[in-house]
Amino acid sequence: MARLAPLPRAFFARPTIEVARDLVGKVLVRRVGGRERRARIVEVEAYLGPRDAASHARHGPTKRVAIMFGPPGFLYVYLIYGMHHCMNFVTETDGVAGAVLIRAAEPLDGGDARELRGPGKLCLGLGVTVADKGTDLTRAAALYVADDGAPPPRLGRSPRIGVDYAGRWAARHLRFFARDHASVSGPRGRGTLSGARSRRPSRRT
DNA sequence: GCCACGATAGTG
DNA sequence: ACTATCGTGGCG
Repeated sequence: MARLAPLPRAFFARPTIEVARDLVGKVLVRRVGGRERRARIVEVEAYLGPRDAASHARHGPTKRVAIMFGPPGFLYVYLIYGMHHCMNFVTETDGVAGAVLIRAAEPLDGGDARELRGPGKLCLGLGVTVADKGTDLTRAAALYVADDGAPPPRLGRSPRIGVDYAGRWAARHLRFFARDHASVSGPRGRGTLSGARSRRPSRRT
């Protein structure tokens, strides 16, 4: 298997939404215990700075999320609901908050396609925990991101999952995913549709 | 010091 | 629709 070069810091040092869109289709490389595991990112969400009511950055640079305000290209991991880990890539220039939540990936070395579907299962499947928080994603070490030359997938977009409390920010289409991809997360294939509308008409907004 | 509440996932 | 399970952050 040819070695893949990590994406440079400049890739992450851009507006969060741009980085989020460009991350779909990229390859996640996880090295642990001498083994290398690869997975293609198929679904992400953009979380912006303090003005984004759904973002962990909304309360400013507290101890937990200070990393979101720091330099780009580092890993932010947190524990949610006391049991699931979620991985995020820090974006924007140093001093500006932003991160992209990685929600689902397609295993490239075989294995169950559902294993990495959903942010919690993705971390579980790749063995990523809060201990990995702060990892430099631009170094070819335990965890990094690469471009394997695959053509960028057609993107769908939708509101972010699980942020209904965020007022008008809940409605913004900041979730991006590879259209028609089986590895996109969500009950009933939520998001395999072309973005904005769900099968059920209306129900809010 | 408390206490409410999640950027979830599996089951009923 | 319900809940397991715990760190974070708001508030006093």
